[in-house]
Amino acid sequence: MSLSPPAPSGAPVSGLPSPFSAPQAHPASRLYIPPAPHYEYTPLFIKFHAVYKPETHKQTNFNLMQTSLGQRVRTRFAPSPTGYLHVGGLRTALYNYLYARKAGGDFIVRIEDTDQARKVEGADKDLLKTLELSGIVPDESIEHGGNFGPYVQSQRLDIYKQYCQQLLEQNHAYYCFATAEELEENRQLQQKQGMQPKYNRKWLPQHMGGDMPQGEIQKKLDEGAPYVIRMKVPDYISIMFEDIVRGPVEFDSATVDDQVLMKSDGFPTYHFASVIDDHLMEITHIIRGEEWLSSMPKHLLLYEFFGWEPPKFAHLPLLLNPDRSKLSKRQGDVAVEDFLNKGYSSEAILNFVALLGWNEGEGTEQEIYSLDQLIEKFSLERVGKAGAVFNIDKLNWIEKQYIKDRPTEKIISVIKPLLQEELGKKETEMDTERIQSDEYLAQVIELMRERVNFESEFVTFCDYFYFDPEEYDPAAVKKRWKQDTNEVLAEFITVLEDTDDFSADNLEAVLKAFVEPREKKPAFLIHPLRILNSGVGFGPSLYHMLEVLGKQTVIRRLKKGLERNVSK
RNA sequence: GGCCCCAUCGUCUAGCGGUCCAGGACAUCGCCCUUUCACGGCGAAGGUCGCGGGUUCGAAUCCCGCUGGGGUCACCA
Repeated sequence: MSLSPPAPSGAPVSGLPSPFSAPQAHPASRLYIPPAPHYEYTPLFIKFHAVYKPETHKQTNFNLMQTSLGQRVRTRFAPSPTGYLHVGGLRTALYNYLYARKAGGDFIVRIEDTDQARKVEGADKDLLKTLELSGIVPDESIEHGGNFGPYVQSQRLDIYKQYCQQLLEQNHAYYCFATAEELEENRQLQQKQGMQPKYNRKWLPQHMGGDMPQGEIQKKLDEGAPYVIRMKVPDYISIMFEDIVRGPVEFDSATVDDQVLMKSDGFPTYHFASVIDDHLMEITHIIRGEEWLSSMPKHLLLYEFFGWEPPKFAHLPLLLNPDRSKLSKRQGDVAVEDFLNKGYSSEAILNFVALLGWNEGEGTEQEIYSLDQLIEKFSLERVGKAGAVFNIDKLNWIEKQYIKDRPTEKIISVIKPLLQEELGKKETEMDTERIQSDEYLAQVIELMRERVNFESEFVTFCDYFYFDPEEYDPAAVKKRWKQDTNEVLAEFITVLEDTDDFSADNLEAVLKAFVEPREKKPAFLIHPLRILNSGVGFGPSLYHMLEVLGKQTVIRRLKKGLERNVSK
């Protein structure tokens, strides 16, 4: 199988030193021949713009937030409707949102549905819904309207066609009739040779420096053969730009493939559509994941072709799995919906995700931020460069912090429906009206606030406030039951029956007064009382728990427990 | 493999040439509070600042190289 090395290249066909037009040594395929060592390298050909100079970097945010035209700041989140909202996507959306809000600008959500095959019906609306549930509300979107619509790319096809035509006319783009098989074959051949897979420019027309005669192209066009349109990436120029989080980044155009702009189904590719839309929608700052960094040269080139001023770019570090690979579904939940369904609150999720890659810096010890505080304090210069592992423990802790401070009424409104659902599942011997009252729930909440991980646990984890226990934790029973426990307990029940004041203070006094002459410690009764009333060996202050449950319930549960003879 | 990005306790991070033999948070462990659990308080353990060279009177901080990790190389986004 050997492919001869490239023949010593003769003089360039045209004035352009294009290696692509070098004579081919082997007929098997028209491979991309690596450039001769003496190619002409033109650094800084593209005049891209330094957004800020190192000196101004340290200055106020305000400078950074001004675009060079002093326009209104507009950011965008551009998901493709292929499924759920990813936590990484949520963070990207959040940073865009925070940045726009802080600058008093607009935050736009645009649906990038140029891949008809991967499109999932309804995913666009779901994405938006989850975003809003998380607390991020766009100013413009398919649902919110705006003056820059439509906000779905599939409804902007005419626009892309028009701009593509322009590129064709300006010789920045060309038709390509290569088949998928052909491309694949070429790719594999190149890979086998250890080369970067790249389109071989077979269909690059002669007048653009290639060697396909215009007649051939016209013939195919007349036949109605399927085609794509590719951009012609200039040879050997240096493309550089200043990334807000990463600083200067430079690419050599020789490593950039002739990107497909329009697919054979008439849809644009992401690269083409997003550049046009970002420009038309007057997006001033593109804040997106680092996975887009390597397509910067393509995008920048397009701005250059059109003569548009590019927006500022900020490429965010990736969110990582515990093994430090890009956060993926395989290693746990990644859908925002899943977290919401598990009971995490939107505030906690947002708070957590905001801190993954951003911090206020310099001596701050704050970990809990409201959305408003984030808006006030956020800045892109304080976004880190390194990827961050998604650490669920920290999220759990943040969630708890929020539960501690959440107003009782707010919690009640959430748990009431949950409670009703539980009550529908099984019978309770308690007064259903009472246990559903706000007053009762408020008491439960105060007792359990610091012991619960999620709001939903005010019902599930605290079920003994609504149902008599059916089982008693054997380990707890074993630990707390002594020889004469049942006996003493039986006696104490009769005391309780004569007690009308079931306030925590009084119960404590009663129990102490009962226990003292019998030469027992309070704990002798406290633990069994807890177990018979809750089924478990842990929980809130016993006296307060009994107070909330009420005399009737407590006595019923104690008698039941004695009958069941739990220690046996 | 080519190109690009990144690199401070297990994890998230502070640190932008001296005040750092590196500070905080989560997780872990211990003590205190306490009838239990949780909360809270106090404390411990945990980093040769990936490695090697420079620059400098002085480097986690600047430069170069290496190593490691990640991303990307589609008519997917």
